[in-house]
Amino acid sequence: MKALLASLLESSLNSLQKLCVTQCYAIKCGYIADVYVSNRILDSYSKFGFLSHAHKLFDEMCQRDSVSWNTMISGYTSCGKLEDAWCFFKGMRRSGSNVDGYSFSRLLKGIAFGKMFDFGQLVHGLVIKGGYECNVYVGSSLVDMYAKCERVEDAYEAFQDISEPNSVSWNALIAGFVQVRDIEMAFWLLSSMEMNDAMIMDGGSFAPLLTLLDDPVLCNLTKQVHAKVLKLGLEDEITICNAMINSYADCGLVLDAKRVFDGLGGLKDLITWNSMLTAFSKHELKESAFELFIEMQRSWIETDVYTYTGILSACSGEEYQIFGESLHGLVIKKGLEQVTSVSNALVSMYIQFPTGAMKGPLSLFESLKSKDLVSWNSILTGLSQNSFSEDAVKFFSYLRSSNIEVDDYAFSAVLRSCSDLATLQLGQQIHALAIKSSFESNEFVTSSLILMYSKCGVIKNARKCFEQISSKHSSTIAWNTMILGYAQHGSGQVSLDLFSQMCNQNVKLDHVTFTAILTACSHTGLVEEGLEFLNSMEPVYKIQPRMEHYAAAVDLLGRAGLVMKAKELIESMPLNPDPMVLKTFLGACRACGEIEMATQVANHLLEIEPEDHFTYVLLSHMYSDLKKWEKKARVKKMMKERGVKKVPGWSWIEIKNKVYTFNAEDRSNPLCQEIYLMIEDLNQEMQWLDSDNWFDQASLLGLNHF
DNA sequence: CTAGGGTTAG
Repeated sequence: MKALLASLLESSLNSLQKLCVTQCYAIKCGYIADVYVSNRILDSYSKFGFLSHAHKLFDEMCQRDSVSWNTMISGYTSCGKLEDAWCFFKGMRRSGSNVDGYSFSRLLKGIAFGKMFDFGQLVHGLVIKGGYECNVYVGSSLVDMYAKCERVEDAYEAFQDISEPNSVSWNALIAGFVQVRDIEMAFWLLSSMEMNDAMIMDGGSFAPLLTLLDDPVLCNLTKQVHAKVLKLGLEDEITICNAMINSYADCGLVLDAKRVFDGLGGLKDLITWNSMLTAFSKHELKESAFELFIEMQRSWIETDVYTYTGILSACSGEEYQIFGESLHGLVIKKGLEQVTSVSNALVSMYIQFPTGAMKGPLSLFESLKSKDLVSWNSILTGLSQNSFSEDAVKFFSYLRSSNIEVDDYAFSAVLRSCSDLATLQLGQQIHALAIKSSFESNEFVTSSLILMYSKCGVIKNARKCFEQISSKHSSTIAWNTMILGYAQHGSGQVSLDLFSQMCNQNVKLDHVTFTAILTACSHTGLVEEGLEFLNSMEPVYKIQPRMEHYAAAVDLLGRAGLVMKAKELIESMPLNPDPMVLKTFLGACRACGEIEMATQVANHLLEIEPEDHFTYVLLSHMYSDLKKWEKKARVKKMMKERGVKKVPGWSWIEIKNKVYTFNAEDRSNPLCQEIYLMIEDLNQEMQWLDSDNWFDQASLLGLNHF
């Protein structure tokens, strides 16, 4: 009989047909009355998710034992239908079949998956009533359930109730503390487990723990765990290796990640490949990511949604646009375009291409049937990043009016648009909303708030937001934004003070910190200090200077009139100066009246960036200053021939919910006479200030640090 | 027929 069933189950028919045939055969031969036979068919139905068939068979069975009931409970919990599972659980008790350890562990697994803490407590009560709390299977399920609900104390109590906990119980408990990011407790449990000779440690003990080691400051810990893993001979445990690849990558040690990857040889599974792929993508090692992706194709490694989200996130920047588009084709071919995560990855890829229009991303987004929070936020971020600021604000209010969840990402993005719009009232309204939704202390939201208030000229409020951050030692971006805010307000000394506080409090510095601090020096004329910062970046702070740092330093020297020093700096740069550096230098040449050098640099710039209006406009102004009208006319003509247009600068001010825009010499406003009179008054006042010495100026402006 | 563990997009 067993042989018959086995051969039927192995037939070449697809599984549902196979099971139906098996069932018919069993009925025909009268085997169906055998509980063992029925249970086996029942189990197959529920394993493949054919629950209506299972249910029907269950109803038709003339005899049911606890295995039959438990099978039904498993079937329903494993597809998330907890209510149905619960009905069977209750039915089981009513029918006189005793619920047992199997029933509880299955039910609890479903509860853990759904993180239904209250339900879990109720079942825990029943477990105690039935006397199962010391059963290692039930107990471990309880630990897991509380762990998944992030109730680690309850998990710990449940763990202590188990009479003889095994490694699964330990692992479930460790995973619980990992889930709430309690590194210390997780490590303490791991070492307690290690001291317990009866416990065999495996992937389940180490892999979850490694997911916590995701920051460069923890890289030594990662290495130590790696050493321990080798010592225990667990280097072939695939889950550990996969987690290790991710840890090393998140700690910034991609090469170590690659070493683990290579060390696996033929033991690699799909998660291994995906993890390595994502590691390369995260570190902008696009070529390596593509090589790996192609190797996967060549070696006939199956690909899945993770593979595509991984490789799609490697496609940033102009030169990868063509690859990104090809991958989009592949995604369509594989039928993955409607998978939310893949579509989200496509959207975020498209929004950062230099041709950054929102048309493509928006149509992708609109055709996506199941949108999640990331989908909405990606579009919002896209609008914000591509300077569609008004649309970003509109989109944000649409989200709110449609009752779509608005989270910290959304707040951060829309506040950035408020900064770009420099509309204080709107920014304040959104600030109020952020407070109401308790996102105001989030690092990213706070930074956007600081930026918004700085841009709107209310540096005091920016400072207030900054002061309210709970864990200042870990929020580099908030410090950077605050330093930059003061720098742009001309309070360079405050920026420098913040910088030393940052160092004293061991806040992590990054390349943006130095851009901010160099800007501060340049806006305050602190030449020596600025150069000192630039020169110490690499040797002292271990941060490689980037193009923007050199640009800032050139600006610093240019503003101080040290154009030759700026030239020397550019010549000594280890990188080839990019257009930004050259444009800054050009500005410095003009300001210092270095016509020859300006002309040279300008000619070079006109060659490499003929479409940018900056160089033409600057040359034109310079020739005006020098009254060289012919040369000015030549520049204007060149612009016209090449179709380059000057982008006029606009200013705007928000008064009582209305935004007034104007540009230079604008007389279109009906109140323009009054406005110009006021400007004259202000000018006079400024001249009066100018006649005093600068100490008095500083004190009038409230800059007491001078 | 029971329990734990590794990869994704903003």
